[in-house]
Amino acid sequence: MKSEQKNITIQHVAERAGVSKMTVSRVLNHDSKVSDSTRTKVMDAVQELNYRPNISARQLAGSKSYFIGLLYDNPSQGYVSQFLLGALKRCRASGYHMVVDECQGGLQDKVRMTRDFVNTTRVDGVILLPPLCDIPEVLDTLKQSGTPFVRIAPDVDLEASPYVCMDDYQAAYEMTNELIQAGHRDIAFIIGHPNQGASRLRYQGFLDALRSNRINCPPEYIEQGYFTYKSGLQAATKLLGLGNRPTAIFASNDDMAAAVTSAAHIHGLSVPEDVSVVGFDDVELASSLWPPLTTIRQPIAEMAEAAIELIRSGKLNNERTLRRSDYRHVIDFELVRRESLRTKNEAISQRSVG
Amino acid sequence: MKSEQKNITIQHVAERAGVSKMTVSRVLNHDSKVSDSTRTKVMDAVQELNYRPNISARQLAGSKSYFIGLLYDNPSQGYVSQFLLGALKRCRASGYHMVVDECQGGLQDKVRMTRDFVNTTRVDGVILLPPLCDIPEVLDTLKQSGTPFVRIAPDVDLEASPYVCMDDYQAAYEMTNELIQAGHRDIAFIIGHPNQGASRLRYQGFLDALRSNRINCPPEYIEQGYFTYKSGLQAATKLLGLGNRPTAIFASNDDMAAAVTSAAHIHGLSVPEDVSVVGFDDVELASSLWPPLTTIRQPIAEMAEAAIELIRSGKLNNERTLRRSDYRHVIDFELVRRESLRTKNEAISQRSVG
DNA sequence: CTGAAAGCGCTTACAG
DNA sequence: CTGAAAGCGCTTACAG
Repeated sequence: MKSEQKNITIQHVAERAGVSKMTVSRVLNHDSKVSDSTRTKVMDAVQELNYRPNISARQLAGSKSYFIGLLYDNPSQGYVSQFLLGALKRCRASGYHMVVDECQGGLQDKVRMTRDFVNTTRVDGVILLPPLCDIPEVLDTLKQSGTPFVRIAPDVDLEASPYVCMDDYQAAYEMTNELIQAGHRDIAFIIGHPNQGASRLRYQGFLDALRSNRINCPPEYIEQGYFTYKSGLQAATKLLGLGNRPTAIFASNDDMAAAVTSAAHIHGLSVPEDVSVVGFDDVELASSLWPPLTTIRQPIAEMAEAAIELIRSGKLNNERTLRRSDYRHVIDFELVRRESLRTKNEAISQRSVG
Repeated sequence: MKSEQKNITIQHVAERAGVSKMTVSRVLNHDSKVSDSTRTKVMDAVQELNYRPNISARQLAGSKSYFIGLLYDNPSQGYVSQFLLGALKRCRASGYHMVVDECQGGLQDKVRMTRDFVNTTRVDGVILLPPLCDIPEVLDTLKQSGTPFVRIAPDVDLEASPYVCMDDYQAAYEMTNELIQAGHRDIAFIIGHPNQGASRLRYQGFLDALRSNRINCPPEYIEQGYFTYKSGLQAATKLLGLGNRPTAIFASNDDMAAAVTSAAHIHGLSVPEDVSVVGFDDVELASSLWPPLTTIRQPIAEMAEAAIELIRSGKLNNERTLRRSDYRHVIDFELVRRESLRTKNEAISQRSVG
């Protein structure tokens, strides 16, 4: 149907370069040993003809599809697009393309969609975003199909597949230290959604940093949130209404931190003059708010790049060649310093223990 | 390489059903006339074998790739993922898959990436998101390649291709009427980014609604914004500091409306008691803020579905069969009523003219 | 309404 | 280091 200009095939390139199709194929796949002179001839022909290999033919004939699948479930707003950014960057560099799909419905639907997805697209590998990556039945389906897969920030069953993550614990630990370095002793914390492992790790990092600095944290300084703006608003309202109001509030994500900022305004308090606020994630909101949030930049794009690289390298295709270091990729985070955190000079904290 | 279970091919299905491969192919493509009895036999065999056609083979042999491309440039946070949601839904229903890519860099890079994308993926059609869809050179490249494409909310050169959009003008008109119905006469407006057509249309809708209600709008009630939270904050600060403070503020998008809410708090004003605030888009933020925003729900997912349907239908492949009604698809918006807008009973407006 | 043949554009063995 | 042959799993004409 499609009115297309005459397709340039490997045959045309071969003729132009005066070699066989086979040789062209070898050059294109950075394969085997080809003499430099023929390699040059072939590459020139490719250039002149502006030749692009037909991906379908490659898929059908070979073992690789040059497609990588991205499957997700219900991630927070903007997470997918930020992830895609990094994934596409790496794909571009290596001739791959991303096929994206969302798994919806109940457990059975998700399993069926996963199976159909790998069967029809024949992707070389699949990347699973949280929380989909924590559904054992989905992982089993993928294993049965023989399709390699990488998980992003998984929470359970870490032995099930290679994965890429960041160190939530360490990040929260360092952020808490940052607050302490700035002179804060009365630091409140808003916990993330209880069904996510990251919430637990961030909370633990906070607690341990306080402990190693011998700072006490009264129970009323800990509030349970759910990663939503609304839950942050409720938590902040309680915290800011306390008689022993904290001088700093550490929210487990930026949405909640943004809510803390709003709540402070409602209470007639200035950020960071009256209360410092820090978040986690470095989403777009964090830097568009006023004051912009000191936060932890979650390296979503870098995690995507690492995942693509794992699949592309082919390491996942053979259990035996898969080394320990390929199994767990921890990507560095970054503590981003902005105006929402201010050094507290007067140590008027009522309960400073250290 | 990939350790896969023995692939079930069309041949297996044909044998099981006791027919030729050709007949199986016909059934699968809802093609031609096949007798009901053979159709049933084939479908049963497909079921029993859990057969999925190999998409690569289909692509190579046939004219369709069963892939649809999504190309974008630099859309606002969450726009892509929201668009994908709708697109994937429709794809699932018809055996298609989405191949996503981002065009980066300068004009030449974008053109080259567009060309390479269609050449290597052989997608059946491309969907272009704004603002990429307004680059003439990209459109030309696509035309030359013979790949059909649909644009989403284009701003220029509307004759260049079929497109899907919503009526920004009408939406702003209706929202303004909503404010007027609620008794507001002193209504301020924050304009969107000047480089986007939607900004112009929304502003015009606002002005015309006021005019047709014979309501005057002093120049100090109009502020230029840039669709960012920060620009909204600056605009709101000016508006709320006016001697003749408006009783309602209409921001051209939700991010700016959210900023207006924050600014109100900073000024010690309550929303909606002291000032009503309305936005545009209905992004996630709009309903997670407190108070949640009255806004216009932009039907991004529905626009995506319509675009997929256009490509899938094959209507775009033939200029002559393309009817006027296929060219411009306007999707309905929805005015979402929430707590940020309150009826103003006391008509204390100083300059009400009507 | 159904089928036998050819071919889509590559890559995988197998030779040399 | 290079090539001739076969085949990947489908669909497109062409017959009947």
